[in-house]
Amino acid sequence: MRDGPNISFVAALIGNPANANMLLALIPGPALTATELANEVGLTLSTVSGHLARLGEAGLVQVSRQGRHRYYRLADPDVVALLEALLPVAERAGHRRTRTGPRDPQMRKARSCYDHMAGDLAVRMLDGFLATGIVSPDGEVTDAGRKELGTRGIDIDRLAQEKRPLCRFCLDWSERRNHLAGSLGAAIFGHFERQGWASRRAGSRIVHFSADGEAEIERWYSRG
Amino acid sequence: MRDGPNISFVAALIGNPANANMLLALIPGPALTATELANEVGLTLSTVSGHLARLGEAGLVQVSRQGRHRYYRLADPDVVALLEALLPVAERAGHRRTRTGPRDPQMRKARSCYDHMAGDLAVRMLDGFLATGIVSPDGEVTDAGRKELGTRGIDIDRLAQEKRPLCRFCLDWSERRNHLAGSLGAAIFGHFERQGWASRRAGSRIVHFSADGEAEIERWYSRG
DNA sequence: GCTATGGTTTGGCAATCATCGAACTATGCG
DNA sequence: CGCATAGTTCGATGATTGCCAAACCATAGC
Repeated sequence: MRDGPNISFVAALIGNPANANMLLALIPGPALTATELANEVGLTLSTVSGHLARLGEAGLVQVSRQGRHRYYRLADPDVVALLEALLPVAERAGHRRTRTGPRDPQMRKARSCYDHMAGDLAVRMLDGFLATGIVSPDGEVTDAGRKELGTRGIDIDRLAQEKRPLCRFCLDWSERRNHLAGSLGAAIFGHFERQGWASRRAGSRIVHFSADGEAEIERWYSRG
Repeated sequence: MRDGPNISFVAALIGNPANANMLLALIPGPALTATELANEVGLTLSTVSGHLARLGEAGLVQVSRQGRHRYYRLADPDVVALLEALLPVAERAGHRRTRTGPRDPQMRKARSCYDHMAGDLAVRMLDGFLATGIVSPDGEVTDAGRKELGTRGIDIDRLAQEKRPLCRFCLDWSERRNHLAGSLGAAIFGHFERQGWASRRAGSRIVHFSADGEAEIERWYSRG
């Protein structure tokens, strides 16, 4: 008995694999309907409906009604931060969700991973960031990196305001090495898409790069 | 079905109230024995022993054997960060663990809250930090604050290296207003204790201040 | 109005799991 | 060696809860 918020209540909700998968599916940002989430986790609509009601009551997701649809999204940045804090701990716990690496060469090269990029290209980018000192090995953005990324249109100071961690490493499924996650990873991916360098089709995690887009990106991390 | 670590496995462990309380009890740092933890959560030794085994297997806690005792501690800073990320979300979820505010005036004035300080004095300190711009309302340490705290022996750059959040707000049990948590909150509390300004007796959460200690602390946040 | 679709609620079954006491192992002390 | 303390393992039990199907409510389109 002691004071403080009841963290086990929240943790128990995420402890249900169905809930965990739904929450992870919501990290990228776009709100999803109950049926979409049911498909995502492979359960009946009635089951996920009950779960979503409890997640809403607990303040983990928010609902917005539009016609006969109900769109669910993560309630706020604290929830994103919580989910991202779970990842590295779960990573070390071992128990990965079963699945071997992707065979599709396009998937191996570049794909989305929640709201950031994964695959060979993403791993190379983090390598480059580490080599040029934009990011330090312990996961901090250096002053030089702050300046360098600023000239490219990534405002680190603004990103650091967000409550979720700025810079996180995320073990790459196919490469078995780290790529960049956190709000910085998300911002870079978003920037690439807005510039038209990267694009993805609905329903697929494959990320396509335009020819000059790929060349442009390489400049981000290939110079001293 | 998607790749990524199995977060629900870890979350389910914390979802057990007994486990959650044990983990929270370990945040302050000192390792505890299985019997101490059993007393903390009010369960039999056999029950917590089973739980601790699973927490250990999942990499949430570490054990060190010394004679016939087994000392349990949190495995690494990622776990601390995870627990601290849970707090604000659980806070908003409402469901607080039952207990009304403390009546003891000494408890209301200053007490420990995990590894940082709570109570009237702690709330006033955060108010002061916000008023003098040492900390911004959205939970960032300002450049001025970095310098100011540096002159007082708190190395923000070093603290920022830690994986757990530097600066977090934590709702005060008795005051119903925020006080300072995160690695900064912990560092400041540790500093006060090392300077001999604050002290606490074993088994009690009350924090005693020496007369000149209290005066000294006030200087931390009462000037422009 | 009728019908199709999206979503919630209810009832019940099955499986899980937290808990305990009791038996057991290991360490320390004399 | 004998005894006490710290901790683990095991089996049984009771409660929780995840899940589904079926019935029900709500919206959209005709």
